[in-house]
Amino acid sequence: MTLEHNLILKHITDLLVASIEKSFPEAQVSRSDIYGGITETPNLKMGHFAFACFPLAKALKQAPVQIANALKENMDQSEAVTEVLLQGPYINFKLSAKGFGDYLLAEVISGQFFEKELTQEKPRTMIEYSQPNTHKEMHVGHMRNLCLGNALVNIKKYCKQDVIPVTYPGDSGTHVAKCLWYLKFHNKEEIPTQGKGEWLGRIYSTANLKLEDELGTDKEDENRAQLTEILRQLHAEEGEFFDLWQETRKWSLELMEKTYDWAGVKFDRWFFESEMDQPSIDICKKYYDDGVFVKDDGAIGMDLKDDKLGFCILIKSDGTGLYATKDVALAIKKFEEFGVQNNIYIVDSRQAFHFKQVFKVLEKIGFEQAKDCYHLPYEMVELTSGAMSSRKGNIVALSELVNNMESMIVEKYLEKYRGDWSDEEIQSTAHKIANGAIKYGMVRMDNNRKIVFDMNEWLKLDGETGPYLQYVYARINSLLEKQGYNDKTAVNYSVLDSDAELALMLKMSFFNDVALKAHEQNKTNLITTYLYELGKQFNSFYAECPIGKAEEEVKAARLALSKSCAEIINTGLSLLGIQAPNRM
RNA sequence: GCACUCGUAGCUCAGCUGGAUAGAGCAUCCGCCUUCUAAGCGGACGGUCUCAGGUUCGAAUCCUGACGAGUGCGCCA
Repeated sequence: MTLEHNLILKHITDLLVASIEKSFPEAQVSRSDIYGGITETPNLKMGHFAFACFPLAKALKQAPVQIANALKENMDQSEAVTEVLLQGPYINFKLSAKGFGDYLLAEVISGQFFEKELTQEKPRTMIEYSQPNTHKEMHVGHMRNLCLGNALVNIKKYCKQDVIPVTYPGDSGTHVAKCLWYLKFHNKEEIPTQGKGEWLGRIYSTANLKLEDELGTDKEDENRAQLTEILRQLHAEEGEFFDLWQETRKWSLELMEKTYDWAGVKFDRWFFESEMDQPSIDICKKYYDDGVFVKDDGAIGMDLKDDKLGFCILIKSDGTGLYATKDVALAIKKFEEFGVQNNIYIVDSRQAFHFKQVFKVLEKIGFEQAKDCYHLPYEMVELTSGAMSSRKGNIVALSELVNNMESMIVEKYLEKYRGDWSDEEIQSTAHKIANGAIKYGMVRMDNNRKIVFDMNEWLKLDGETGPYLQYVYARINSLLEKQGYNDKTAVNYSVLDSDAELALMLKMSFFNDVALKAHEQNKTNLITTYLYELGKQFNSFYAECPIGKAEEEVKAARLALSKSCAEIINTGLSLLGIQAPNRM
């Protein structure tokens, strides 16, 4: 059942329902349809909130326009509603400033607005995101996954969902072997004391290029033999390469920790590919012995051709497992270890087929929760020159983007505060702004739209960006301070009745509805679009409505309105994992 | 070949569980700092929503087909 958390919509629903009961006593109309049917009008001149009568036409057996007329006719008076306007089949409500004040601003100021129960459903949900490989360098492509996952976790938690964020680093496999191979047999560089993870990532790239270069030469056989031996040792968990793996793996994990720190991301559990290797093979062997899996062309797997998913190989001819093998085992482990009811994977859209296979295999082996596994796909980040590949080395490292952006921000915007602000504040502010620009940029687009990364474009910080919103927040802070905002001052909200003020409150009133929708649809861009519109609305208000010069009563109300707006922007940005600096 | 995704203004994108005149940003042009941060505000310019059918009182939105772009389809992860 829909929870009527929005007091304004609830009030309008009350009015509509009462009128329906009066106008059509015999009608059966569900209250939640009314509540859910109230929207923003396309244009302020038409009113603030709109209710379209089309859906009622069938139940009431009348034309929408007639229904609208009848409902308006029998509508009760309300202090919160100044006007009920008819526009054909639409009933539009104009809210009074007092209505907005009582039903919205009071709650925002008290903080209650952000503590609401938005939905009844609260399944324990595991969200797996960020599956970086060790021994490779993280690049801007990984940031989309990280920002998207983090934002969705925050949004769901805001909606009071029981979320368990987990990461699944790839710390085993051939890419590791290649890296160790180069390190042992060909590396001439000294291992740095700082930035070992980054350095290792570059070694991996070099290794790959060398191996590819030597394909078809007399070195090929020797290389392959060496790689096989490395993989054997890693599998057997013994020998010098196993030791080298343990040491180098740490370097990469330290880098990951650093990256997650930078992003402000925390995971409740780190699942490692290496911990799934052997158990996953054991599980699959058991299903083979039981006759559930079959052997085909030397490999063991499951025939999914009836489901148009081909044949899913789970144990290779050489007895080792694959990506799918580990994912089958990991899915079971997730439900067992955490008792989750939902299992979401945030992985790029190229893996869609893989997950269809894995979920189908789980279903066919009788794992009931297979139906609760869900792959959330997103499109890749590419460079203007094409797809990024750490294998080929054509990447934009995260550190490169961050450094460029932070120094640009200091140079262009913050240098003027040097001396006035501490160096630490300048640095931390630059960090927050760069962080905000990157995160906002990564989550503002629809998940299945490709992002083409262009450094110059990302360094422009105007228009619809994170910093635009951070700026709004900083400006409000400065305003509140200079004009002496005090949350204990009694406020008469009814003076906030100019178009700019009403429009701003109207926009603000939808925050929780947008957050809930973003959670239900897993769409972070609903939040960015909303916040940007809110920010613009505030800037219009800021330009049109003077505060310092206004008379006391108006000033107090406008300050309260500004404060409320800042709270919503700050909370909204926090859902995206973005911190708003107090000044900038 | 089959499957999935995308195709909206010069460029980058919202809008897509059908509904009120298709919205932003960037770029271009014109205004606004002796008044609360100009990373800002206001305005102008700019669109046969790829095309063709269909469903409907009503389609950018749903269905079918075509065209164009991307991705994936048994021993990589």
